[in-house]
Amino acid sequence: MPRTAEQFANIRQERKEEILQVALRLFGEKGYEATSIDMIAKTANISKGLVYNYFENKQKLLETVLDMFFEKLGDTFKALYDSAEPAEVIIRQMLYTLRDSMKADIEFWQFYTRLSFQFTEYLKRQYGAEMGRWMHKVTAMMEELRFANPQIEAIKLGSIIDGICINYILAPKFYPIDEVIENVADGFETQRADPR
Amino acid sequence: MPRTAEQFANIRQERKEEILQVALRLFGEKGYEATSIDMIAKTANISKGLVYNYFENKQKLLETVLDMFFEKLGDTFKALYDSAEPAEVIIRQMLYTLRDSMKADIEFWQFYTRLSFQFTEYLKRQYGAEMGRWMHKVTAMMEELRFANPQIEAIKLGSIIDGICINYILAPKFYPIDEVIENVADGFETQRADPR
Amino acid sequence: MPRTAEQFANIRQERKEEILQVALRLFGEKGYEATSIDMIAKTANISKGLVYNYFENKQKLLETVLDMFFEKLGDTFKALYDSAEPAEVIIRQMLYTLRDSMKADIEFWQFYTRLSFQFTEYLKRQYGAEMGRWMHKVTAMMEELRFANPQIEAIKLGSIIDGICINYILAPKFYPIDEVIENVADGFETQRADPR
Amino acid sequence: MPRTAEQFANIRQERKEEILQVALRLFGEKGYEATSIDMIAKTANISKGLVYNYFENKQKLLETVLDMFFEKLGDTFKALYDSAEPAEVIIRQMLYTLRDSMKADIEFWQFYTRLSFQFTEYLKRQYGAEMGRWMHKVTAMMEELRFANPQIEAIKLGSIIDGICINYILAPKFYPIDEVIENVADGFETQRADPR
DNA sequence: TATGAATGAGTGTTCATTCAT
DNA sequence: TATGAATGAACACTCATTCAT
Repeated sequence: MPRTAEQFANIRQERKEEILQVALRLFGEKGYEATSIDMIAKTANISKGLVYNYFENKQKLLETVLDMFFEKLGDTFKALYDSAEPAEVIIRQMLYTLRDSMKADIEFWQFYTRLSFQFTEYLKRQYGAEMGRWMHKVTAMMEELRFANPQIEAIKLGSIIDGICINYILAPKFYPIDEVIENVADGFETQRADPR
Repeated sequence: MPRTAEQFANIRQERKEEILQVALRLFGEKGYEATSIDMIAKTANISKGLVYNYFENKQKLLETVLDMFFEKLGDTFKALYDSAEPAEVIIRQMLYTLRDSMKADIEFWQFYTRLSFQFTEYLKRQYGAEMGRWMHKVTAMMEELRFANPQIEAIKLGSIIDGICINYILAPKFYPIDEVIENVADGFETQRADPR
Repeated sequence: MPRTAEQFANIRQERKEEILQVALRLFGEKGYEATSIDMIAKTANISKGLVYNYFENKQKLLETVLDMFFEKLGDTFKALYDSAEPAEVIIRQMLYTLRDSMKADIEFWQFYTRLSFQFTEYLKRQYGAEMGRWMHKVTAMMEELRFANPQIEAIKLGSIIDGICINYILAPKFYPIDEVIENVADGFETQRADPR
Repeated sequence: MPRTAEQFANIRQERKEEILQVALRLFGEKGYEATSIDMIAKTANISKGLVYNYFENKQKLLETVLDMFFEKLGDTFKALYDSAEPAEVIIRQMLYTLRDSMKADIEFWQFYTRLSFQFTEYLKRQYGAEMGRWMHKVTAMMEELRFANPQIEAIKLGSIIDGICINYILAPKFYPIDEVIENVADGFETQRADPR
């Protein structure tokens, strides 16, 4: 008697996640081209061929990991979008959430930081809209904070976040992420307290 | 009439620089593994074998390009190190110099931004000291500006710069680098004018 | 209520024939190596594993399809072997039968024409005798028609038939099979009417 | 000092021909997909990689062999095109030339007969015009011989030739090619001597 | 100094076949 | 009887590197 459809689905689900985990880590550590399918398979203790039972090809595997990242990211930040709090509070929460996410899922962020550079096209196509929404939201908050040039301010915040990401990812043990995040967040409190 | 030893040395030097130029561009455009030695050779109008006459192997060639980058970077910033100007002026000059360098040598920066992730080890080993000196200088300036936590402030500035770099490199036509740089520089003027 | 042994046997037989049908078509369309077992299984709406329940391996499956072809071919031509008609009539009937078979079962013939080259060894071993019998019968008819060299004449007829087959299979819509067959058959009438 | 351009060209020419010879034989013996590049390389006593120094990919290698075949074929039959002899003489010469070519270059013909089936598209695209010219010429000759239906007669001759090819290629030692060719050629003499 | 033919290990990918269920 | 997850050997193809000239 063969396994039931459900049993098969479970096996598929588990194996798929195992492979994705390994791929996430190796892509993040070594980069896309320097990570071979064989390496992924060996690390996951399965045969090279099996990877292709679950993923069409290497690129699709990469994209699936990227999707996984963005889904997780979306979940993490979702609450902030509808928040009724004042801008400086939301920004602070945003920064804290980011920091916590980076601390908890450093592999995820290492993967993203390394790979986002190389797969700009896919990301723009797939998540450009989402990124646009984020930028829009932040710009609105900068307006609320009465910055002279809210859009530039939003872009600057985005750049700071990227910079922090990179540096934290490169040396998580040495980068004083808590203090830096606190410092950045404080900057916006000041802004509200003492607007120019 | 045989060439003199000096002539030979000149030829060597020129050839070497040609190869380095081409390698810089291709590594920056396509990444390290996607750039083949043959591609570099063909673009430089020389034979594959000759590349190995000048560089031990592909990795060494890459490292030499990295060295070239850092040497140029060092030259660019050297004057600022001995400047007697007040901190906020030096910082502004630093940011302007960086911006001008990025605009003028976008290939250089694209190369560095793409590759720095992959060759962290080499960079730390080779240029860790120099980066440390930079950080030290910036921290001193932050002290001069009476920031409560000058070191964190220095680290934050470094992160902002990295973030701006990445984003500018990714979309040089769309990133408002002038405004962002100006905005960042202005932040330090304010600090001096209105210390807390 | 468990099925009876007979019911099982029926199921087996039906499944087997389904697989053979699909294999015939796909082998004929794409060739032997370009047709995967998985493809056959999917087209037959069964699992990959089940194919191996019915056929030892891919090669054996192919051979079984070849057997199917020759069995059908034998059935088609059987009547002609015992015919009491004059040679030119039998030859004409033979050619018509062939033409009708090709028109009706073009898949069969496409399969055979594509694959016969690759499995010459099996065919010689398995059906060499039968082919010999056919050649013997045709030679006898050529004798009856008083050809100077009946054996050569038989071989020539065989070659013509093969050539017609190939060309018809390659472009069934464009090859004027009716006229060519008629023309070939007429040749033997002439022979009888006007012997040299 | 490197080799001169001429020396390099010679090496390339020789190696290329060696590879083509081996490919011709193996493709003819085993078919296209059943012949691996590694097999070709090993048989030619070179490395797998070198094959790709000379041929873009497997398909291009195959096409080059096909081109080689048609070039040779064209050369062989060229003289017949402008012949002023009567049709039956030209047909006889054509058949003799074909027979001699098959005897002399059996590997070539084995290759062509096996592969022409699989690469119809390329052949039609590349040599369709040439084949059209041949058919046109033969039809004209059949007209000269006052056949009732010259076109059908031309198609029939083409089919006979194909059939002879196949059968000779399958068993060159046993197929009485001389007698069959003679017999076919004689058919057209009769036609002229005793037109209906 | 300079060339490019040559190698061989490695890459992504496919697929016949096995086997636990 | 029936399933499809799993394997492993093969495949086409690439490329850093070597080396005779």
